[in-house]
Amino acid sequence: MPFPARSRGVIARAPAAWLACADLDMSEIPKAYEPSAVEDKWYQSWLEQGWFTADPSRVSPRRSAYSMVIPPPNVTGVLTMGHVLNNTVQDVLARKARMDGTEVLWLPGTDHAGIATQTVVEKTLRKQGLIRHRDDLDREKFLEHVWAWKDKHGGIIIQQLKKLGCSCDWTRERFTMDPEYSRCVQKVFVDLFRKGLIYRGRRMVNWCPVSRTALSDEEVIMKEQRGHLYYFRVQVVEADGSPVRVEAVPPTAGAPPAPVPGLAASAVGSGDAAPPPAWGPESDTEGRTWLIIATTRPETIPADTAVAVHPADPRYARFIGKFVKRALPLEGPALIPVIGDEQIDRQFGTGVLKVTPAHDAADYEIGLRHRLPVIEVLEADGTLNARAGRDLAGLDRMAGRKKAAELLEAAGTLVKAEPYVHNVGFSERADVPIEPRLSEQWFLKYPSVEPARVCVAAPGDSSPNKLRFHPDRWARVYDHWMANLKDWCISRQLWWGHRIPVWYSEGHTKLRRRLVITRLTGRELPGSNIRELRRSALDYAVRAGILGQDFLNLDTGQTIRVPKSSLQHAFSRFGVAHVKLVPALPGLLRHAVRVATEPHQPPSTQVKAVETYLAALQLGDQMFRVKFRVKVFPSNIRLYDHQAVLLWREKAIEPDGLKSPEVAAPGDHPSRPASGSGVLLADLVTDVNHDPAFTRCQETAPGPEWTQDPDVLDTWFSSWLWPFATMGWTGDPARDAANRTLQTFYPTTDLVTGPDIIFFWVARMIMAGYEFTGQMPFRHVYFTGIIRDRLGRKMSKSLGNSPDPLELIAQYGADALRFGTLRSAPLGQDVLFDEQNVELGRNFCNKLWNACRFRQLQGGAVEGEIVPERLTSDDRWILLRLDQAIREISRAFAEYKFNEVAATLHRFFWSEYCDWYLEAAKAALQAPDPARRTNTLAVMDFVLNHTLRLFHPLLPFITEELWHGLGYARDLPPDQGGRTIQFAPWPKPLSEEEKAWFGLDGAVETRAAAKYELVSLGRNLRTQFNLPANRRVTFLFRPADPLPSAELEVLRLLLNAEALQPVEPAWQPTRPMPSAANSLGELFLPLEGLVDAGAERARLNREREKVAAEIARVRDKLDNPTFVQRVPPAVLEEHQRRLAEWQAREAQVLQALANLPE
RNA sequence: GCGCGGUUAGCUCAGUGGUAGAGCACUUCCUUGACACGGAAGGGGUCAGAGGUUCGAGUCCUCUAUCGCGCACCA
Repeated sequence: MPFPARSRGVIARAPAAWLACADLDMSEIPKAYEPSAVEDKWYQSWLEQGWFTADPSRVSPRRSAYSMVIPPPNVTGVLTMGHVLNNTVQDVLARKARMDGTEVLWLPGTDHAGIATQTVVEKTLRKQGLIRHRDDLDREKFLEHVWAWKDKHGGIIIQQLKKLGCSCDWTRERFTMDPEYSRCVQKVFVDLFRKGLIYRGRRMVNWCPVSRTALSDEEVIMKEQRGHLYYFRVQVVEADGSPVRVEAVPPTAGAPPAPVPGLAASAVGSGDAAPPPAWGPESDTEGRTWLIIATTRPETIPADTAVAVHPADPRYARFIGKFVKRALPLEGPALIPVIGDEQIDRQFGTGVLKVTPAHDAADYEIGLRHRLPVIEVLEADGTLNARAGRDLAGLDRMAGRKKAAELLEAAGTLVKAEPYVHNVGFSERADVPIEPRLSEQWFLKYPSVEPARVCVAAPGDSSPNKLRFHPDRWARVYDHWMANLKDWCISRQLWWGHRIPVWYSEGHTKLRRRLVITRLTGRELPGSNIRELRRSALDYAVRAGILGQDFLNLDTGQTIRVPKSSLQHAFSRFGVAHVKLVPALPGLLRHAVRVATEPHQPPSTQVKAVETYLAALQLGDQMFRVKFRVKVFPSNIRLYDHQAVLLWREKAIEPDGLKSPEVAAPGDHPSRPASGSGVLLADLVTDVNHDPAFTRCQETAPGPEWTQDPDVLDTWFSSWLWPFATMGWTGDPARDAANRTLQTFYPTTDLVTGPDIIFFWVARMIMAGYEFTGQMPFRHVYFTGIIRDRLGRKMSKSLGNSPDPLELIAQYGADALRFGTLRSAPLGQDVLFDEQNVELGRNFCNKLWNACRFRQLQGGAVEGEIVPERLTSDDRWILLRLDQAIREISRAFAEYKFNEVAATLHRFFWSEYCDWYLEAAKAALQAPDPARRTNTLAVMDFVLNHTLRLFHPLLPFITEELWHGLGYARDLPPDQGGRTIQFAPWPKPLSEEEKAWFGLDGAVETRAAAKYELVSLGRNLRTQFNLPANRRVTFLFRPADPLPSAELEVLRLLLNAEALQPVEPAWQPTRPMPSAANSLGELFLPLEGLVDAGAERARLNREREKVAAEIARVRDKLDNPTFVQRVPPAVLEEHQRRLAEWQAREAQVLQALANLPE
């Protein structure tokens, strides 16, 4: 009967080539595995053979594609334990996929990491004394240094990944600043700009004073900081500066009597356990009134432009409309208003808030609501400027804070300073507090939000076509973030990165003058309907001297006339709301800057030229650029013409705080003819950033007179394209359709990354995937844990708690590091790294090495086929355990539970194969019968062959070495493991047919288990009676059923017994003799000399108690009628079986007790 | 404040309603022909607490305590 053919080249016989290997001099095989030479040798060989290189042409309906893109490490970074975990998982997936017979692309590369890299290079240059700040060099010079740095340090991490064994397709390695990649980034920017999703605006952003750049919200991490809460007082005054008298402050019900400042202790740092005072307005002996304000940032007092209280706060409401004397700067006391705002928390501090619109996001919004001026006292580098006053100017903000408190104390206005713990936003990279700062930045409204939001399977949702997170609970985090998206600040004030592909014409930079308009009131524009209002507006224009008047433009010295027809058009269709620009017109005409002079389109003899002007205009709370044109006639008369392009909807003009403007649809950009109908003056309000006459967003420079935006893009703005940009995506449908890599391997199968970049990277990649390729970029996202040290701290260079993975590899081997890391990294839990895990990995590799070495040492003439008739019970048992291990490991792989894979392999190989099978097999190997020996070696080869394959994804190096060393490669087809274990098919569980062929059934398992249990019991007897392990002993064995001699020999060997002497079933010990029994039979340990019968009785009684307790437990359940009725039959049977077993054991123990003499 | 995760052996952690597990550490014995990076035996548990569902709960539900993380934040 032939051995059933196993699909895909699983061998069941020892390779014929075995003999060739057996020629090896045994002494040459080292006792301990020495990884370093093995690892380098094989990695080099793998690279030379090109086995990591993906070939789209090998993909077919029968051979599917598997792909991953590496999370690109910082190009100048070095390998951390986080990388080790992350890339080991990916390599395991890639190698498993190769063994599964798929065409694998694992696409590697590096990230330019804007801020991180630039900071490092700056620091280095400073250390070398070449610069003090990057501005000491010009952009090009600085970038030369960065590229030099990149060439020197870039790629180190790639070499390190190779050390780890990563099977990336290095022929496809990418860098985010590669020319092709940069083109993708530019193209995407231009595309989003044209879609109206990218805009520029002056907003409150997170500013890093060290890196001197804006950051996105995601790059700010809140940290608890110990600081002080400073209480200081300000005097309440009328608008003319006269004090608000004490009489104006009646005692408030419920409030304690206001402390008199002269008596109040001014105690800096007094944070004792005194109960918090109930705060309220104070009055002093001279009848003046004071408010007390609590702040953590006294250095920003000079930037305060109001003091705010809750309008319904009985303590303070009466002061709304009054003023206070700002405490700082000392030399320039100013009056700032007391305002009422519902957002004030009456409970917090004193209930009085200082409002600093320039340096606090919340205050900025209050400032918008109350139209407060903005005073900036902090510079980009975090130092205080002249507006902070002479005492603070030039100080760093932290020093300024201390100084400001001292100034207040010296002035007698500091009430107290108490220790205070609060959350402060820190720059992730520079690890310094960020500064909220108003600045002009580029923002992106996220694209394809909806498809990206719904494509991710919610926890528990198993719909087949969705993108799945592992573990799925991260979907909730993702969903929450996606539902609360805020526009992404994508510009960085750096040099290292993708420069923003926007160019400005000269006019853009010329624009400096600012106009402030006043609004017309109903008195000036009376009217009860549009028609009346329009007439009033025209009348107003006449009265105000706008119509028909000449205005001198200060920029050109030319006069510009406003013809009546122009304004008539303006008022022809629209309501009064738009007339508000009318009074600004004279100013516009005077202060506008001419930015272009062009011929009239279409060419006209009547118009010599058309001049384009720009002016800055503050309207309400926002700054706009106003563009208008002036026609120059042959007579050199210049006539105002109000043609403009409408870009923003009306509501965009409303001060909307930090919300991004609604962008007009393309259809709303009418190219209206000059002097055409339907143009209104408000249309003139435009943003030059979106006017193609002055701003061009395109991939290449429009011309020499254009200057490019100096900023670069956030690094993540390139990373979010990684899955397809690395595959050569161009955005050109025809070219992309011809791109075989892209068509074959995109979307990718798995993404492996840490949950800490779920917002930075994963979410954005999903949106970019949908926006630019129309599909999700990956099917599965596996989130690793975060590696922490033994104390649970995140690993970091500054803490010095991050071991160097390369040192670990040198010391223990790459396989050991991989195994140890995986074994301690359960799905979705953080990993507390402990070097002992790596040691465990090394020990394990050594065990594997030696188990194979043992097989090698047996050598000799080996006949390949397993003969089922000759299989021992141990052989059958280990085949069943192997089958079980294959099932468990395959399932764990499918569930991304790599720690279970490692644990199962560990258990199977160490506890089952080595501890039991291998020891038992020694009996057969020492047997005189060569056929028995041969068959056992065939089983060992079968199991080892499968085992090495199961281990390969985790331990690539040692398995390849052993695969060849044991000769398993020789007999196989080249692409099925013949040249490398990498392509050996992944083991399949045994089929029913195969199990029948080998004679494997449940009885085999229970019988073997009983045998090993009896051995344990026997060994236990040895120990109990203090027989040293090297003492040769003889056991007597009374089998329950007769055992073949081969089995007895196995038992003897496992018991480490000199002899195992069978006795008749009726035999009884004639003297006290320790014994142990189970279903297989009873072991007796005949000791020379007397055994203490009392001691043996005591031992047996302990055993009996234990057994009795077990019996009671099971019986309790079985005696419960509802249990018997309701429990599933299988469980009931299990309990009954268990009861029978324990009862049998009890009987044996009782018998043994009875055999003891009194 | 909201959300998520954790709490199981001395430590680090698995655990899928049905006999509480692993590695390390610990105790004792052993260098026996693969391995001392090893082998054998052993000790060690109120599964954070309370309540509930169930024949049965470490596992499911509710609450509490506690630790960690994320989001949002008050000056």
